[in-house]
Formats: sequence, structure tokens, C-alpha cells
Amino acid sequence: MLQIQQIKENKEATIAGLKKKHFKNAEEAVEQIIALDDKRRETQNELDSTLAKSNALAKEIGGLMKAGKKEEAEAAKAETSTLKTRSKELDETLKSIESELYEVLVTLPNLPHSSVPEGKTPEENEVILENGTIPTLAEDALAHWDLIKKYDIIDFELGNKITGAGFPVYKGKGARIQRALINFFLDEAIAAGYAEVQPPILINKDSGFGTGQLPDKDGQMYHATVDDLYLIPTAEVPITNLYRDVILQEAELPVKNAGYTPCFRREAGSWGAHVRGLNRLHQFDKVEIVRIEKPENSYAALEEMSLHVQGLLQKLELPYRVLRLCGGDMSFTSALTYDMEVFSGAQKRWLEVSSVSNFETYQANRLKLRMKTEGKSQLLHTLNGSALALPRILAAILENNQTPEGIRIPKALVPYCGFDIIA
RNA sequence: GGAGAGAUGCCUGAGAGGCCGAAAGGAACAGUUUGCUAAACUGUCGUACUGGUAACGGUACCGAGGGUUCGAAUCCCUCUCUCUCCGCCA
Repeated sequence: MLQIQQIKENKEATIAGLKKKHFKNAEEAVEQIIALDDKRRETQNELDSTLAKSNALAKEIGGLMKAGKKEEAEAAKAETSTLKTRSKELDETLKSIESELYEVLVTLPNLPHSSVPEGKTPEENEVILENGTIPTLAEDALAHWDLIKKYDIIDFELGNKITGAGFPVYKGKGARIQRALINFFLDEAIAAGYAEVQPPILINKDSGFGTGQLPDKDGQMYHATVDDLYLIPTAEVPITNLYRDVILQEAELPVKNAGYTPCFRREAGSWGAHVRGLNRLHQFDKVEIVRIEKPENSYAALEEMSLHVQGLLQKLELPYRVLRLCGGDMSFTSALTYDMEVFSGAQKRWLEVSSVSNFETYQANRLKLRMKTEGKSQLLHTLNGSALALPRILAAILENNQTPEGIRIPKALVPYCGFDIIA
């Protein structure tokens, strides 16, 4: 959520930023917010002074009662009733203005960082670097959805039976390589200074609001209605919400957390030709890194996170590229996002495996995540990134490393797997 | 799931209609002092909105939401959560 103060002080920049994000009616929304805020302030001032008067009167009455001046007390009592109705009215007006203001405010996306390229579609994202060699596979190279059948390591049919489409069953070396990847990613994160956390994978509504999944994206989450809980779409949600309503000491910063969780996404309406096999699932595994930073450090932290993710890809010997997302393709809440994509040799396409973002104060404002400096509290910056999501990594490993003898396991992963080939 | 108890500031904990934004202690921070990994003393020490250049004010918040009252942390109702005991159980 954007801060009203900021919108007011930087009206033109706000409108320009919203436009870069392809938000419609930017001017109208900003004008409306400013007008509503003025009205809110005016109403609150009147309410406060009305309440101040009746507080003073109440005190007076108390004094009169004690002094035994009953008649004077009664007279004063009569006076309070008009103040009371007035303050009730004002309170209702204030509440309705506040909720109206909130309704408009939450529709505004975060403003993009100045380095974010103009553009609307994924094609307009900026490729900022490419690393590794694109593998040259044999003509008859198999896509991962064929490889998993050939070696019997992941079973979609079985998952269909148990749950439904998009819930695969990992078997044998398939299951073991999953476990290896999770441990590998967590160990790397810990080595990079992240503290591991294991959060719940069901969250309540407040948490959904805190990171911005609610109210607009509730259709993307599985909802356990009996208890009104949601299955997490990413560990970002529970981990970031650990710091909801928290005021941190400066010395506690930066906060660096990492956590493995399964992630659940309904992916309503997004199934198509490009989502075969492991490319898109309803349930998948991911190690997420989350950071809370002082505003002046957040962009340095973002670069560090990007390098951390790249390091993982290098150790897994996967060819990758890094994109800086354009205004139109960025998420609602992000100020700057890097996407990491690996090249999937048999599908001959890039697959997004990580997304690292700086949200600046956008999440912190809703979370009420602050730091105290010199007696004043200020909002902090939040960042997160996948490090990494498993399915597409696995798809790329399987495809790129296929040989007539079987699938070679990247060296870095062998100690974790306990085998070096899937044959 | 059944029964009981409770929810107060960073923590412990008092407060039982007006003198309470809230005692006291601890923690933390600042200063003074003592020749030293510390003690003593003094001071500061919740959040948000809001008025004011500022000094300094106003309002709201004692789990959440309602109600009674001129006046509620305190009384009433609803909800949520926590703890203890019982039941069930990985």
C-alpha cells in the first residue's frame, strides 16, 4: 500500500510511476485520494474537538457532583447530549471516508524503481545478463515429461488419482533428488547468512492482507473455508508476516530469513500448451529468501540476492539469464524485480525459476513493519526471492543432462542425492 | 470436544466507575559519579491520527467489536485467543 503522505508530496511522480505500471486512471485515483484525505482530516479535527468538549464537560460534572451542586450538574448533563449525537455522526462519517480512502488506496500498485524499463509485455523485459552454455542435445532428446516416464521418477497419473492434475507423485530417485535440492538450497542460504525458519503453510486472512495476496488475489489461493485459512502460494507470505506489527531496533537489521515450504497455487484459467509436465503445478516446493532492510540498503541487498540465486544456478551448471522486468510485467507490489530463467534444452525455451524483488515500503506499510531511529519510527523495506523453486530446475536438470547412459546429476548435488546418475 | 481461569505498556504486575495513558519493579536508553567485563544515583522510556514554524496541545487505543453511563481499563453482551484439568491423539 502506498503512503498518502508520499502521494501528496510527490503527486506528479506518483502519477508517472502508476502509468509506467500501466495502471489505468492514475490521475483520477490520485486526485480522489488527496480529496478524500483532506476530507478525512477535516472530519477528524471536528470530531476531536467535539470529543474534547464532552470530555471537559464530563470532568466538570464529576466535580459538581462531588461538590454536591446537583442542579448545575444536571444542566451540564443536558449539554452533553447534543455533543454526543454530533460526535456519533462525525464518527460515522469518518469511518466511511476512511474505508472509501482505503478502497482506492489498495487498488494502487507499487511505484516502479527508476531503472525499470518501459513496456507492457514479457517481450519488453530487459535481458541484463546471460551465463553458461546452451546445451546442444541430440535430435531425439526427450522433454522432461518423457524422461520422467522413461526412468519412472515422477508420476502424474498417480497424482491424478490421489488428488488431481498438477499434483505429481515423486518416486524413488525422483523423490530423493527433490529432497537433495531442498537441502542444497537451504544449506547455501544458511552459508549466505540467512536464518532458517519453518513457518506454517496455512495462513489466516490478516497474513494474506499483509503481503498483498488479499483482497485481489484470493482466487489464486486454496481456501480451507471451514476454518477460513488459506494454503500459502509462497513462503513469502508466512515469513514476511512474522514481522507484521513489529517495530525493530536498528541493531536487529538486516533481517535475513530463509525457509522451505511447499507452495500451493490454483492457477485458475492458466493451463495451456506451455504448461506441460513440471512447467506449472498446483503444488510445488520452494526455498524462499526474505530480507528486511533499512531503506538506504535495500537495493544493495537486492543485488546480493540476485547474485546468491545466480550462484545456485552456476553450481547446478545450468545456463541462465537474468531479466529486469518492465513496468507492465512486474507484480503489483514490486518496485524492482529480477527474474532468473534457465534454459530447458529439450523444450528449447527459457523457464522462469526465480523472481527476486524489492517491495520498498509497499508491504511494510500494510504490515506496519517499522524501525525506530532517534525516537521516530519509519517504515522498512522488504525483499524476497525464490532460491529456488524446484520443478523447473528439475526439468532443466533432467533435460540438459540426459545422455545415452542416463541422466547425470550435477556435481554439487551428488553429495546430497547419494547417486550421480539416474539410469 | 467438555470444564474452569485469564487477556493491561518491551517484560512482570497493580488498578475494581471520575484523581488512569495507566502504580511498582525489571529491562532498555541518556547523564553524573566511583580507577576499570560492574555498581550507585538522576532523568528518559507505548502506538497512531491530528493542530502548531516551534514551544506545546487535542483525540483514540488496557485482546477485538458492540452496549450502559454526563463519565469505562474498571459494569453488561458477543467474538477471538491463551493457560490449566479431562477426553482424543502424531
